Amino acid sequence: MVDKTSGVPAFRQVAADLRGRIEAGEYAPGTKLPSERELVEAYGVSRPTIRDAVNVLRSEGLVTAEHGRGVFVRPPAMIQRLSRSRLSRAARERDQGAFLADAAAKGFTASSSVKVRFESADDRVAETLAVDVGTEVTVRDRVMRANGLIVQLAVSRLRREFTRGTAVEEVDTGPGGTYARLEEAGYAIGHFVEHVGARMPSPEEASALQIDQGVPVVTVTRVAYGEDGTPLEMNDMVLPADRYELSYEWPAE
Amino acid sequence: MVDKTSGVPAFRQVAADLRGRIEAGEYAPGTKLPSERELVEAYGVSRPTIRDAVNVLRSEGLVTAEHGRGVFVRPPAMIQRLSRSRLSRAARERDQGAFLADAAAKGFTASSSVKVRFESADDRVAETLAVDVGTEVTVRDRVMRANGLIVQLAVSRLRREFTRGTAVEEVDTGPGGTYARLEEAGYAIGHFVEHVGARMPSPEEASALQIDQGVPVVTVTRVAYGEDGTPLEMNDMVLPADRYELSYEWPAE
DNA sequence: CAGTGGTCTAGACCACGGT
DNA sequence: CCGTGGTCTAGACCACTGA
Repeated sequence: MVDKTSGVPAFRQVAADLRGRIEAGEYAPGTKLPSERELVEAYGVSRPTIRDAVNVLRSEGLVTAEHGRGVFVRPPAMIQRLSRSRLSRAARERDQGAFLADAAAKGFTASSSVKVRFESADDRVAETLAVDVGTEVTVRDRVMRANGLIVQLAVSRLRREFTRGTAVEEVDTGPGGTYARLEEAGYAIGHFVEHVGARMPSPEEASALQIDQGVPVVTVTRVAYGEDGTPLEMNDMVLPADRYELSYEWPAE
Repeated sequence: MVDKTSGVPAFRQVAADLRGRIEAGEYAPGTKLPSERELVEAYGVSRPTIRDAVNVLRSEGLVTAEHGRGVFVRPPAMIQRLSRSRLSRAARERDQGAFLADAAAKGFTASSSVKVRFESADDRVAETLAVDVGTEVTVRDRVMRANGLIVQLAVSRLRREFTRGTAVEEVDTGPGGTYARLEEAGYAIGHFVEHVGARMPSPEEASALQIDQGVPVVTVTRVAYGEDGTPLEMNDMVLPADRYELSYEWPAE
């Protein structure tokens, strides 16, 4: 029952009470909450109010609603750990393997499909690749799947002049991938920089990645620089935040 | 006006239309959307339906509602770039300076307050610090402000046996901070690892960090290891995702 | 004070899932 | 088929903002 004299909105009181019961383990991960009509009885408020309360918990990522079934406490997702600062040449030999081999080891059927296109650099691309706006860039649009489920989106961009006549403009870049082809073309990688942020997904991303309400995406922009400091490639990645954790490591000195 | 025959829910049609106008620049960042009552007229649906539509945009982080004033297109926040892999001894001399000096350079009045307490390690802490569950740990709870606004929460934990009798157990750790005191006590830092993720804030975090609906938090757990690989300190940081970007850099080889 | 968003009700009908 | 969540209405009153 809610306290109408407290000044706290009814739907927040209900949300707080349910949240408390979830955190206390009364509703364990994976279990179903009482139906909305039952909650109407229990708390003595109308259904829209109950729905407001449940929506609070949904946007906090605590529960998910399944049409026709009920509202369930969201179990913690299987987290994929991505170790960075491991893109050494040796590791790169195994190529995209990072993703594919990793998944294979876990018994997943992983796949990845690529579309190649060309476009002209907008402000952001021009700035990161240190070119003029409008410069032609090669774009590799990549969708990664595990068990048929899309788990990661990646868009890689390079100045067209670095890729012309190489397999980087093909769907299959060959052994060693993009970085190996760049190196063959005389552009060896000097260092990497990754910019990491997070935000709520766009509707397109949410449906592509099958993200439900209350789960943000982690955005990673990796820039590969040549040995002379020229930016060679930028890679924009979008990951569902509930399925990934990124790890970075560096020496203290 | 909404199309009731399309099968797409009315509130989603309204949300999509408003989103399109925002992205097209018809409603520029910072400007006010038409009032809910005006939207009721414009789209020919009831107010709760309009509110559902606006709520979609709110949880996407596109707009913010201000009671008594209106709904506004959220302007991009001033982004603070945090460069990692820069915790070298030289840089550490400047101490917490990273945060304080940075803010000062931007004309902020920055401050940071610390509470010290002791607790026993739970599962997660025990695992990261490689100790038994229940081991006594020193906890430094830190709140960082810029212009009076809380911008970052950080909780640092160390095995009590490493800090006993040192200034690490004081509010003011002295010049060079925690790491300098650890080093004096014979525990030099060998390397750092950071684990980065994102999620929606808890209600407490949301109000402390003054985050509004639709903005996730970035979580960073930094672990400092000794030269022999012993974990010395773990630092859990929580940052509003719309105000921070993390950058990591490493050589290709 | 008028205009804004915030909360809430008491219904109604629809779409989906599982029996 | 029944129970579930999903959508929607037509109001009502409150709390906040700014002129």
